[in-house]
Amino acid sequence: MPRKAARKTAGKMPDIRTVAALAKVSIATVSRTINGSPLVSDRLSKRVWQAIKQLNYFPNTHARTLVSGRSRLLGIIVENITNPFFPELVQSFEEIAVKHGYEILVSSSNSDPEILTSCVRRMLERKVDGVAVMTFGEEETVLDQLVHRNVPIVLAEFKLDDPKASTILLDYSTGIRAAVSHLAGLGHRSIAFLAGPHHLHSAVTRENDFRTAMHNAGLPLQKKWVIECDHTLKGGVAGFGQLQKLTARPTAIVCSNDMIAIGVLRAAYMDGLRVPQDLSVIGLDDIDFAEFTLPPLTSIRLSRSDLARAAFEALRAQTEDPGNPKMPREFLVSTSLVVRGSTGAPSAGS
Amino acid sequence: MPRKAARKTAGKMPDIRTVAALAKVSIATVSRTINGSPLVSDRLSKRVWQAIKQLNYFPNTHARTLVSGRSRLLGIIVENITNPFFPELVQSFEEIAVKHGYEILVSSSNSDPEILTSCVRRMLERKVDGVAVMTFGEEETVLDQLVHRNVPIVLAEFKLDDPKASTILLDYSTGIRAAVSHLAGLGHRSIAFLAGPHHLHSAVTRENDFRTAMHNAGLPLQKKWVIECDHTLKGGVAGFGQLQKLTARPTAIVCSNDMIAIGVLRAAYMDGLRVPQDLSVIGLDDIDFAEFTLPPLTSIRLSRSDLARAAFEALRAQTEDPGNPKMPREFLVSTSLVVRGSTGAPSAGS
DNA sequence: GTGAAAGCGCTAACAA
DNA sequence: TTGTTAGCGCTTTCAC
Repeated sequence: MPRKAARKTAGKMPDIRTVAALAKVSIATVSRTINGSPLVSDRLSKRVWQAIKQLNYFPNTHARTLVSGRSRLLGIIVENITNPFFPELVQSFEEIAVKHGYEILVSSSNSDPEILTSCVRRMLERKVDGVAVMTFGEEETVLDQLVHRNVPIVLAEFKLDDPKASTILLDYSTGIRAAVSHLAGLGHRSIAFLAGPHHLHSAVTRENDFRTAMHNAGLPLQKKWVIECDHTLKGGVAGFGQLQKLTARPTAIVCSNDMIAIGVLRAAYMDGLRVPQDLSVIGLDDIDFAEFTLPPLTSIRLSRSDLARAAFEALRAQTEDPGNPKMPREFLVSTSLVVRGSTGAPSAGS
Repeated sequence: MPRKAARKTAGKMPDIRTVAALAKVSIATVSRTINGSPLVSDRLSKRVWQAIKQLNYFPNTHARTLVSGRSRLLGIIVENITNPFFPELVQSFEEIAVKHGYEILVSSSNSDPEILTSCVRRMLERKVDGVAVMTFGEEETVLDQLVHRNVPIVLAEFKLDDPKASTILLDYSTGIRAAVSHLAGLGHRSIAFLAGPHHLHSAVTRENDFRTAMHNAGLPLQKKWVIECDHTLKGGVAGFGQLQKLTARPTAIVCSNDMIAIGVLRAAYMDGLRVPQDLSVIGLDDIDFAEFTLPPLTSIRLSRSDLARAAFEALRAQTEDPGNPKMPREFLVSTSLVVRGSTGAPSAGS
């Protein structure tokens, strides 16, 4: 009996039967007590809790999941964990989830559809109760698997035509409009935009919102001043490099995210440009780091906690009240401008 | 029959029986096939795999865990996910784990023993096969729970007297010694140290290693030049502030981690000090960001992937070959200096 | 080689 | 109110 022996040496691991025996009740009563069923008398409930304490017992979640069909596990898939935006988002999401008795499974897709597929599959294997796909609009086709398996899902900026899927809409335009008028008010007329990769839905939206904002502000926008780059520090360095090759250069740059903006700050410094005197820079996300760049970065804030909360609520709505057709299927998260030191009036020479 | 009905509407979710039926074999054969048992004939194996593909079936991990006692889940507890060092570590750990068929559960303790306790408990509930405690030497008492439950555990810089526990030793001294001689070579004699909080074992070790390095280099160390601060950007700002209040100021600062160093960079800039002309700064960790600070940060590199790999191997050794007394119980991860732009010769006036 | 059957620890009918 | 019992989906003896 190798198994028995192993368990014997392991010693503890009390199970529901151990508790029942100690409390002198049936295992059903133990189960009811733990799950807060109102049908248990105070007398027995007390005995059970005491036994639980005494044994330092806790239920086996796998057994629970197996019989109840619910794992109290939530998946969250982010694009790239090395962008500080995402850890911050994950942390918020975890906090909320744990507070509600859920555990989370985190994966990053690294913008690779194959990795995304494997993440989804692994989450399905673990029987997650729902998945938040925070990849901001890339390769959502893989998600068919989730939808087919009837798992609640919430996407950032991407609509899936399925009753189990909800969407978080990001209102970038408010923040971007504020950024453009902030710059315009400072006297800038030549503003460039370092866009994110076009395969990202969010990057395209941000770019379009920028174009609209410029248009509405009556500001001309040169074709060459909109450059596609990666949402990374290196992307920012590269994008800035391209801008510098131009003969007509902008006096301000709005970036599709903070990482690009920080890359620009770095590259501008290397080129001997002073920010904000020679060049104003605005990021988007307002990651914690933005406050500590040199100079502190003016940024369009996208609240991680708002986003995390929306994602959790969306999932919970689908999970805990499934089939309710009046469940909200769309959530909105807004943006706003945070002005710091990286923006200022353009110098006379510009 | 509410449950039946629910399953009916859910539609799919083929189980091992479905596969067995389609392949016209017993469920035992399906199980064997999936688990790569050599006792299955090619003929049947082929039939089974085909049925699996056709149904897009995959096993229920909870059922597997319940019967086998192994969850293929690994926990990792970090101190603070907003320090970029940790996401980078987690990512490495996840990569390795997933490659070996494990999933990971992440939690941050935020240096709060209560949170740590709840993390440990939740991980125990999920029946993790092992836990990597990457909090670098704080409040390890809570971990008794893990040890008592006989769960393999690996700690950074903390030894637990238990056969299930292993330790990763960090060799800071190599890197710190290199940092000090780098500065000495540049002509610095007045070097300060912004230490981490003393409740962290790692912070104390780093500080001691610094003292030793200074001593060995024949450099005097003023009492007031060693200041305890948080391992955060704000901590760095505050620590620098204290240093500035002194009449005798150092020409170089070595910091207990990169976050402190980046805070110093920021505060120095605000005070009008130029780095490295007026002040040299060295960090520790070498987070990805270090390359992109202004100026780029000279830092003592602590490889996340080395650390992650050591942690995984330690856990795996305990998990997959338990009871083997010759299993290595200690792992060593080293550090090295990466020189960038934040260090230079002190200016004449200093 | 293959299959039948006994649980893993728990929840939820159903009985009492 | 409480207890008894039938599984949840799988692995793993044990027979064949």
